[in-house]
Amino acid sequence: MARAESKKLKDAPEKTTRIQEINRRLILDAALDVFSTYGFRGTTIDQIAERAGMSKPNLLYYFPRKQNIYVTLLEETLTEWLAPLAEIDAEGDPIEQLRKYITLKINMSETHPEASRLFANEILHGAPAISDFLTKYLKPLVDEKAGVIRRWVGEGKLAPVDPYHLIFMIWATTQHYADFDVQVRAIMGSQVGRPGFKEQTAQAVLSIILGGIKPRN
Amino acid sequence: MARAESKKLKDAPEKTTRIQEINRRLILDAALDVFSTYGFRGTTIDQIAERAGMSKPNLLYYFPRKQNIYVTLLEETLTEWLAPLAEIDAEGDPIEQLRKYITLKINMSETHPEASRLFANEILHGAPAISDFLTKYLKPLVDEKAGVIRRWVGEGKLAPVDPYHLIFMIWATTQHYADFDVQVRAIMGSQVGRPGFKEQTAQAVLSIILGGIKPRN
DNA sequence: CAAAAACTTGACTACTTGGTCAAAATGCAG
DNA sequence: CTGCATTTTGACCAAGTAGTCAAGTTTTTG
Repeated sequence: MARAESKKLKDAPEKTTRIQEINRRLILDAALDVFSTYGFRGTTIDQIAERAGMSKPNLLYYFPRKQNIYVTLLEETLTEWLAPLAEIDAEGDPIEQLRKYITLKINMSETHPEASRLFANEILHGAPAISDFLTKYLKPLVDEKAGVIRRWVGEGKLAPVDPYHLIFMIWATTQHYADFDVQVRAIMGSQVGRPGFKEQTAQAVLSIILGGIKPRN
Repeated sequence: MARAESKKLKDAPEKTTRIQEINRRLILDAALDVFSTYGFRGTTIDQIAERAGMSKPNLLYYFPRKQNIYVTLLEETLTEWLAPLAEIDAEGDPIEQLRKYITLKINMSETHPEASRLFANEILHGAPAISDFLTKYLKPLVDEKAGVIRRWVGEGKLAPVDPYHLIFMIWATTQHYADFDVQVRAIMGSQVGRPGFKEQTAQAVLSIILGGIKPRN
């Protein structure tokens, strides 16, 4: 019976071999690069295959459809991308919690700009592949954190501000540096690469947003 | 010789007929819709032709290449899109000037979301068609206005803030509502369509940003 | 109104690209 | 080492799409 397990069992965890693990990873990594640069339609399977260092039919052996790669990629990174939001602690100090959140987001924009661009592109085109995710997973999470922020405002710990718009503003500003990178570079030139640029950015974003929501007495 | 003018003269203003004017407009309007939704690669000439109500060869009679439509469209809207920035008046009241600018941008995001998405998509994919524009036209303009803001800060009329990051933040937040519309809708639901939503948005954005840059005494 | 110019289109071509397939190569358990 | 399962790939196909073209239709002009 031990052998039978290696055959497909209805709900079995689909045993994955060593080679499968390696190649799926290679493909997904390559696909992230390419999809985030050219979008879904703008990307060809050949491009991904070449970057992953394998033939197209080989790639299709692991992901039978182009869509599969794309969706797997989105799912894989979405939760991770949202993790910082989930970490906002209702019991913590409001300004401190938001400072932490914004800082984390700026770091992510800097370290994983491809992930940011992948989402941005997907949303920009109407989120055909993840609209379910948006309503079933993202919305409840945002609703919850909006509730937390609203409570903080009610307790006078923050200036009166619409929590949803505050969250959108944080997303917009932090992801801007990843999504609109070429524009930022075109305008700020060589500064962008320089060490300390990220810190300077974080400083500017934090001072404006936090300054804008600190309670006035 | 009067007739000779109708023939192509090197630098002549390329006489355009009534029909040309109408059809070019039809094509560009249709193309804006389609390109802003599906991106350059995701758009087919047939789609544009159908939406413009003409045959594909007919469309190609006016714009011999798909690229031509796209580039014309970008150029046509880019300057218009930037106009509000140019209007910032160094002699005016800083807070008032920025309030006006932000309000104009939010209005544009609401009235021309397709234009916003067209640019967003182009920038997201590395701005292959307009990188020249960015450095030759956008950068100087931003540099100038950044200078104005820096002066205001120096005069103590604004809290110390990096002018470039402030401008990016305004762009990011205002355009977010056009570019990430589906996400905003997924989260805020029916509120988005409601009358007054735009005003509420403007109010939230203005209060945070302006609150964040008002001078502290 | 007649000829010229401008406009329109059905049919077609060349090329790209997602996906198939059968056969070969490789890995692995006994 | 042997035989079975997994992995790999060259060759191929069908669909989709940018762009052409020659032949027609409409508009403009003298």
